[in-house]
Amino acid sequence: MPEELGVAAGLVRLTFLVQSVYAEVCREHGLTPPQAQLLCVVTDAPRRMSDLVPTMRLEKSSLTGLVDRVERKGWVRRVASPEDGRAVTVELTASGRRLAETFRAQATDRLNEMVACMPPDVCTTFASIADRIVSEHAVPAVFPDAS
Amino acid sequence: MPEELGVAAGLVRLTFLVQSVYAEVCREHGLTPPQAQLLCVVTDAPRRMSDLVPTMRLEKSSLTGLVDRVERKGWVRRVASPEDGRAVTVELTASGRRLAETFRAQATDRLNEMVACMPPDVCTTFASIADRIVSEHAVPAVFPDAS
DNA sequence: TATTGTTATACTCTATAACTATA
DNA sequence: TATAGTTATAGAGTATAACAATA
Repeated sequence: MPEELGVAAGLVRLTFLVQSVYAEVCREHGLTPPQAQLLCVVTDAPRRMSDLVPTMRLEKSSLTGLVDRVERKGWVRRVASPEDGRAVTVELTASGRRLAETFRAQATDRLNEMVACMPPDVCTTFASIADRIVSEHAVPAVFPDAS
Repeated sequence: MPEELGVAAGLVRLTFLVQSVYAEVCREHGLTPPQAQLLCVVTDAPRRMSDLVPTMRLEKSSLTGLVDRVERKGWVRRVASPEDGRAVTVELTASGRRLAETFRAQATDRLNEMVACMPPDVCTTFASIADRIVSEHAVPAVFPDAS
């Protein structure tokens, strides 16, 4: 009988909470979570489909559909690779970049509010441990830092 | 230029990692994440549909479909409430209980391994902070502790 | 009338398998 | 042959709106 949640239960519940906040911000911007993630991943630089597959951990056909829907919304565009005739690169459009930026800013605000119930030093400790876990497991940059 | 991830980015990436591990364990048991969550929520006691709606943060029609699929697999059963002729209670079957227990145990192991790269005292600190955030936000028990 | 739950419908997300085009 | 990407198909998950039954 744990006086306090174990690590596993704490992680699952924390994940549930973060997902809820993330999904809510997505909805406010007319995005679904996978769509938002795609925009975030492509924010820094255009990426090949074959590169996005391992990053987003999707099958290539799933990615095709996701990019289709996001492209139809006008937020990304497919560009043929000049080096490899088979390859396709996905890049943000201007409106996609604006959306990605406001989404990122608002999601960051909400998540910061979420942990604001704790003193700043506890937040810092928490962030550094989370960072350590993430680094240890080569988690892709599915959410960009403010630049 | 952050020397280290901000809290928000760390949380999103940590969530991505936990989801990956959780989803993988689900697959190994023939479950989807929402199905596993339903089993976990119903583990402690039978629950009404109307009670599961806020707990799982789904619309009632979404819950109807989820319970349909899990019931078809033979893991839960619907029971009419004796007190209220409109109400339906969802409870685990025997095989559902076995599945929920092995799922919970394995997911716990995997998540513990995930953080085992850190010294035990750091894990403990991390767990207690996660617990604090979760408590502050009334996150439902979507994952049970070992009993 | 209000609440509980289901049905109808539409769309997103995902995977597997088969296919096309290029390397 | 191998790789990059799409298409076809099927099923899960979700929401909105309309509905039936009970309170």
